[in-house]
Amino acid sequence: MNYSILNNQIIIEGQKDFEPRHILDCGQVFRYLKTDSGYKIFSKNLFCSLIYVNDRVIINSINAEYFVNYFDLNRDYGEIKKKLVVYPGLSDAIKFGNGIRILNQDPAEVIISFIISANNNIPRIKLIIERLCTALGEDMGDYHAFPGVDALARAPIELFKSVGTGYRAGYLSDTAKKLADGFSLDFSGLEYGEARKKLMSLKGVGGKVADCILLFGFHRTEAFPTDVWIERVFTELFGESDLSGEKKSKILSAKFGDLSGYAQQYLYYNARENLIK
DNA sequence: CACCAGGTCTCTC
DNA sequence: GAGAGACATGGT
Repeated sequence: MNYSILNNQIIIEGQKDFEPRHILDCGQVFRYLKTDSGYKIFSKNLFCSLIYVNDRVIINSINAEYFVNYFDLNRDYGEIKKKLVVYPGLSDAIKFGNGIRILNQDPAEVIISFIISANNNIPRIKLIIERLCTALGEDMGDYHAFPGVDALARAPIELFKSVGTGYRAGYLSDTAKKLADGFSLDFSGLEYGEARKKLMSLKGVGGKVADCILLFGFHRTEAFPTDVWIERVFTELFGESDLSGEKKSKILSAKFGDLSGYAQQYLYYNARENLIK
């Protein structure tokens, strides 16, 4: 990725591997707002504003280094796309979602957010997370930070219910307490399957949510999050539909190896935006 | 009033 | 292990 930094301002040249709209709308992140000239994007206790200037994208924040990593700018997505384009169905999906990147988000924020995402729809997920930040996150002036695990752990279950999490309130409270109590998120020495199993010991974290956490919070690209949309794509690609989601996930992860997460984002985004029903 | 939403949990066999 | 139901909430 061709970028430069000047006074905490990240300047990105050319958008063929960096398309903010696709990066943000492809389902990996919930805390962002469209503005007149671009976006405001919130992560942990920070935010950045992103604007288009001619054929450049300019990202302003108080911590450029954080957002260079957040936007995964030091990775060559041209190479990734070259490897993926040979698979059936990927060519169209890449064409449609060109410029997607896998963000490097805060692990705890991803865990809480994707527990909320289960059996829920995207607008409502965004709303609930926003209310959770307002209720428990540090007041940063004109926005609220994502709540730390300690604040989440101290909050009563009623608080989670009051922001609209419904029956997930207990899962969130329980998981927050485990995280605050030192549940290790250092998966660096663990194989994908082991890390996945550990995450699934958290309440509200099944196979699909664990894969989202590994992919979006730890950049473990062996993960192939398999939701209803990917299941539909699976049927289109393989003509097979009576396998369990867990089985399909395993097949896809094996097929794409450490390109799974990238393939999944292109396929998911394309399916959700273009597949009818 | 049903049905659905980036599924998971629990209880069965 | 695999298969049914339940599950809060809000929109269509």
